[in-house]
Amino acid sequence: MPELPEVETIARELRRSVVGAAITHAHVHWPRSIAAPNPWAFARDVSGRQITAVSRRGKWIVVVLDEGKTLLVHLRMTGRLLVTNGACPDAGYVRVRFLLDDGRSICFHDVRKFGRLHLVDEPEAVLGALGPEPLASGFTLDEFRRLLRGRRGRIKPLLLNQRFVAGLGNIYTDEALWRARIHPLRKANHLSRNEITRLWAAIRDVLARAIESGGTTLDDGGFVGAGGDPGEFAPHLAVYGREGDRCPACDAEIERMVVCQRGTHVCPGCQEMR
DNA sequence: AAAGCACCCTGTACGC
DNA sequence: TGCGTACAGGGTGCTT
Repeated sequence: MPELPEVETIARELRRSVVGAAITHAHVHWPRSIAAPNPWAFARDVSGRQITAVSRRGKWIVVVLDEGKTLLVHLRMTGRLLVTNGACPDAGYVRVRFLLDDGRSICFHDVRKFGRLHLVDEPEAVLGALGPEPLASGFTLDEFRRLLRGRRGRIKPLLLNQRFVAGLGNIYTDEALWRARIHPLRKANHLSRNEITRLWAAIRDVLARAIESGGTTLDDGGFVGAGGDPGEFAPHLAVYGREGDRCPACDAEIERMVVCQRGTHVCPGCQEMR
């Protein structure tokens, strides 16, 4: 489940290792992984393009190519982008493979086939609907307060909404709410000024620290970076996947509930519903 | 505006 | 051992 920190980790690794290389060929092994244009045109149009930059927007990896083309990759649940020299590991799960002019490959590896690749001229057509980047300097406390105003829904689904804020997924939403001591079912517009301040700081802090740790790799081994290495943030998770464990802050037993069809982890001691 | 659900997928965990 | 079933989850699209 790559979220903002995992996608950022991959983008940084790609930036360091493949900017300047050219894509000589693309093999599409699972056509439905290609969202646009059609798989045949995708393979044709991406071939011969040089990689000029790699960045991230929300959970999207943005690969800027020459001649005005941009490759957008969303990893969804199980997607990986692996830079390899020679054969791709677990080749049976490689849905798209890009051959580079230096002999290496970028393998799009995706067990559950939910990930999608777009080759576009106008990335904003895809990325434009995303909410603000939570780590950008423009995402101030005032801005967060303004965004919450008038939102009458519950806070967890709102944080998961990519149009509200870009990049939060199930793991970091649960962690941020725990750090801010806010129950996931609280109404967004009923949060106090102090709670909003805590939540804003918690979101930015947990994301920044997870990036420093190279992301979260759970016991299932889902996430790995472009070099195949797992992230180191899992030991720092306080509630996510820790049902039955003790809260690091108050020693209460972590509970699991379901909110908007998502497994949700809360400390009953720290996160009261009120 | 918000909430609920089906869908897309497959590995894993479970009950029998 | 082996089968069937439930479950996990990000995002989209539809309905209520």
